[in-house]
Amino acid sequence: MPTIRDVARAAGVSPATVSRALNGSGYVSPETRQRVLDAAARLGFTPSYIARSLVRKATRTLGLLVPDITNPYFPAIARGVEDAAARAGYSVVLCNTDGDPDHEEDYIQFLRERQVDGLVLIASSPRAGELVARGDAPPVVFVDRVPPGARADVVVVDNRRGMLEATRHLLALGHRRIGFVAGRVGSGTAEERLAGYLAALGEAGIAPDSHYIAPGDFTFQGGYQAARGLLSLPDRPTAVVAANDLMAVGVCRAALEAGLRIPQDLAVVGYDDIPMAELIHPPLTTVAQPTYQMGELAARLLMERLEGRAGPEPRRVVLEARLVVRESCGAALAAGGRGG
Amino acid sequence: MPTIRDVARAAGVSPATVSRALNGSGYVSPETRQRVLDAAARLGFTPSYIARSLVRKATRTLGLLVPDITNPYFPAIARGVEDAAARAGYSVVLCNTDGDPDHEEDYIQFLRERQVDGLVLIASSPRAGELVARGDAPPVVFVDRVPPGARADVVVVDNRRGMLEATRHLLALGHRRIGFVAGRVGSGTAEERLAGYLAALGEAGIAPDSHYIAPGDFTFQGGYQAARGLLSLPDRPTAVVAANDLMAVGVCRAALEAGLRIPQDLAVVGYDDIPMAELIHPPLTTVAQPTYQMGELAARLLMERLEGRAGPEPRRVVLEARLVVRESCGAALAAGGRGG
DNA sequence: TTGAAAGCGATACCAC
DNA sequence: GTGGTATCGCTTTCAA
Repeated sequence: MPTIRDVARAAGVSPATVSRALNGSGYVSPETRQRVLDAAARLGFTPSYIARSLVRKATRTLGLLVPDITNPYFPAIARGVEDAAARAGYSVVLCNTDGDPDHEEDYIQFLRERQVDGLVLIASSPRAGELVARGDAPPVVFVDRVPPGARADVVVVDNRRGMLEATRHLLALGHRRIGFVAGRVGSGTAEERLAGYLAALGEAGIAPDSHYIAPGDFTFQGGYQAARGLLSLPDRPTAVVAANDLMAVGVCRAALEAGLRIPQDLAVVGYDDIPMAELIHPPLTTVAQPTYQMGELAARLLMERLEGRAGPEPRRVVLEARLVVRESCGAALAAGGRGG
Repeated sequence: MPTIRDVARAAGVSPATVSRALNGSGYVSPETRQRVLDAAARLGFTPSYIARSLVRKATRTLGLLVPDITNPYFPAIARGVEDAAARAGYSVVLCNTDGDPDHEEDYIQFLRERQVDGLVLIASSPRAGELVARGDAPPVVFVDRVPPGARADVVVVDNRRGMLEATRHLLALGHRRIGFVAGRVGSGTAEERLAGYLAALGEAGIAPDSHYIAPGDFTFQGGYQAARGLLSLPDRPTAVVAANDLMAVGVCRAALEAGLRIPQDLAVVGYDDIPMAELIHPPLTTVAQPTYQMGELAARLLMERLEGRAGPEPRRVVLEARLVVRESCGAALAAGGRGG
């Protein structure tokens, strides 16, 4: 590996001049610059980022903490982060926390040692909020989930609003008995989505019926089990909305096994718009999260802050979810609809 | 940020001693060590990885190049890499190449500058082989795909064998007219899978019929289109195997639209066992790639090599794919089966 | 416009 | 056992 001194020697100048020529900083005559460039090319010189980072005190590296890259919801966020970072010459270190607060903390410490400039954090632990409060922590932007009391930039989406739209859609189609498969208790996201469902019902003057609200856990199995309960109710719902797509797919399975056709006998709507949503049969009506955009935006906010292009106050950007109507809800219910 | 000198001062020793105490290298009296540890804790000292990397000439960082983390096939590989790396105290930098040889090269250069110790490469370009041949390139292990002539460690799976098993399964069920939806031409993986299909047919004494082999491109749409062709053949196949799951799902869709039931009217098998394979209806019989294991193994091979624990000759590990029988092929065909 | 030299923060060799 | 110090490769004043 040739160093800057080798180039300097080969070009007959000093290391300082090589540095300037290569970085375009400071004055250097066109002829000298050319000689340096030639020498560098000839030697196959690659500047050492390590050495540079040491003096500049910046690594141009971002840490990305996701619960599990294997969960279909996260790759698009990661991709958004990586694309934005790459465009700006940053690299991103991927970490899977498994939603475990201890892993999360260990990784944050690990990344701190490695001098990453900042963190994009899809937080699982409430503790994550404290971590960023510590003076020596790198700047953080929270994506998707915000731990309570975190004074940092955040990028979230309006879950309540998204679920409101989804439920309204069902209401507009004439459904009155609408089941809800909830997310994991204690999850802010789950609560917001439930709130959206409840709000839509309220608008329509429908009193929520606790029998129609089944506990879930964001998994396929959870959705399947919940739906079996819902579908065996005496007054079974004519539609069900699940707090995420994986559970909605479980609902579809349960319906199928119960001999129900979708959407004719049961309308289903999911949430997230994971890739498989449009590939299953029938294609699932769902609420799309702007996941790629979330990641991209988060990285941009973070880099802005790192480069001093952001004010001191934390920024909060709330993205809108978008209802994607496909075929799992069919057309409007016939007046006087089915089932009693 | 306190430095090692601050700790030294606080503990009343020299920086050298602090380094030894903290790293457990060299002799340090128990009392001194304790004083150093206390001082370090008190100051909240975190050693600078940057500075350490500069002198040690190793960053304990791996580069991971995948075509697109958003493609459901890759997250498990990435997770395997990350887990193995994390266990050994390495971090991993994620890069999406989009299967573009130029991006790939740019990233390799980018990572070289950043002094990553080694690369896990899911290569898209044949050129990738040359890159590792260059003397100044970091050690590489190729995963899943191996560019021609690459002298480096590789972790692959036996695609031919996997597809052989899959096709045999159909044959054992009594199918004789078996359609094949191929992968993108020029893809080694696609060719190996086709070879497996052909080999199975050969074993059964069935002459391959080119009408039954439809070109595909590894996408849902591609599978859908290919199946439409296959299903409108005068002597339509009673089973079709697709070179990957996404296409198999497309095949299912086309079958459904043609009024065919799966598996009663058409047996379908896919390849890859992506997460959605078991969630669709009917659950897809497919060939599982040991993706997580591939990533994990790749990272381990790489780290072994980086740490001088590997011999000079390139290693090639070939993992076995595993047929996962679910419900999309049903039971054996009745003797004298359908269609003619 | 260019060069000398002082770091950046840790490690490791060599004395003592 | 412990301390001084050169060194890793680059950037960046400060002088010339």
